[in-house]
Amino acid sequence: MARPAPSADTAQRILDVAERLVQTRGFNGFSYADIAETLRVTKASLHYHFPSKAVLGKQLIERYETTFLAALRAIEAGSTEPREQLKRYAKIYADVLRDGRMCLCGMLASDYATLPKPMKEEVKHFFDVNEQWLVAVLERGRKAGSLGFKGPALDLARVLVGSLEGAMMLARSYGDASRFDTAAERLIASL
Amino acid sequence: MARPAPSADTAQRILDVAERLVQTRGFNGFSYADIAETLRVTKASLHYHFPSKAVLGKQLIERYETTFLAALRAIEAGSTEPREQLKRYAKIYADVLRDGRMCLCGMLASDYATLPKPMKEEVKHFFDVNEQWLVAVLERGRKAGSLGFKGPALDLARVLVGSLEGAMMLARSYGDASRFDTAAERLIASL
DNA sequence: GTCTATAGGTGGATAGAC
DNA sequence: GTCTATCCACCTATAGAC
Repeated sequence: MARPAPSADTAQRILDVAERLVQTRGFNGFSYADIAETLRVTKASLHYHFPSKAVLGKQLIERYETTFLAALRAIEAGSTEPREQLKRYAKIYADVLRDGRMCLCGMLASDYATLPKPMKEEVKHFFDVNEQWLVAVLERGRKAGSLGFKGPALDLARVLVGSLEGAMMLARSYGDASRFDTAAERLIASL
Repeated sequence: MARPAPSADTAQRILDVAERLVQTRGFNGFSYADIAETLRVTKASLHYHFPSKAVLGKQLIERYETTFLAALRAIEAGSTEPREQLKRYAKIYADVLRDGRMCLCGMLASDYATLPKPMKEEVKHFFDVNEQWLVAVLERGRKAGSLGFKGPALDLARVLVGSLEGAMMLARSYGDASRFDTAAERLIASL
């Protein structure tokens, strides 16, 4: 007790570095050696904390989803207006992109065919949670009359998630984050 | 002349196999060994036709873009109605997805950070061409009054490309191509 | 144009000392 | 919990015979 704030524990720092690597290079585009070099430890040390890359990857998604859910709760706390909530949802993506990253699960969706099965399940769960959150926001907006759209909210939620992920991917290729903003604004303005 | 149809020449068959591998596993998710095994030749033989993976990758995109452009011309020949042309544009993606693949350049956009520079330029060019084609269709539809949208057609074209790519990515993760169809229909119906 | 053989490097992962 | 040392599989790529 009353100790100076401990530096983040090693496992967390490993996850931090691995997360950024997956978000920029994909799951097949980085190695334990990359993490080891950044943290200046040996590969063997990493295997102590995460016995296999599959385990590391799974924990990466679990932590990412937890953080993401916290951001969604923060949105709910910050505004109750559905359209504003959608804008803030899109801003999560925009902030990640401006930090030079892609959505972790967007990257993993691209790598999907090569992922260990446990990671596949976690990736889908992440998107399921996103869809569910968006459905709730969309339904509230429709009932309140502040959002206008036809058909199942779930279909629209899926369009939104896919469109934001895709817009992010293209914006990065062009090195132009404003491409994402323009796309996100259009998508939300159409509701 | 009058010979039996020759089997596709070796370079083309290599490109065929490599194309499918990139479309399913990504550029970092396959190796010369994978191609060699499928075609039952040696890796050394592949290097005779494509000295490096970077060269193979670049030619892959060039051929893909050529094929894609031919499909766009076929759309123009098949219908002059802008909304119908958009539906057929989306159907190109849907057909690729039902063949168990992703868009080649969608996959490469995910791998973007790890690509050799020549491949990066080709990927962007592919998307540029897609945007330009869509802009022309959208502008015609707007002038004819059959499509309704506000703002620059280029912005909308970019939304469409990104959204279709993203929808494709998610649909594959869930192993459900109909997710793509639903998204594409919504996107086009909103115009 | 395809082969065998191999170079030279990196991948994930483990054993065992400290 | 981190290290050294190592394993073995795989990677891209090349030399040179056929």
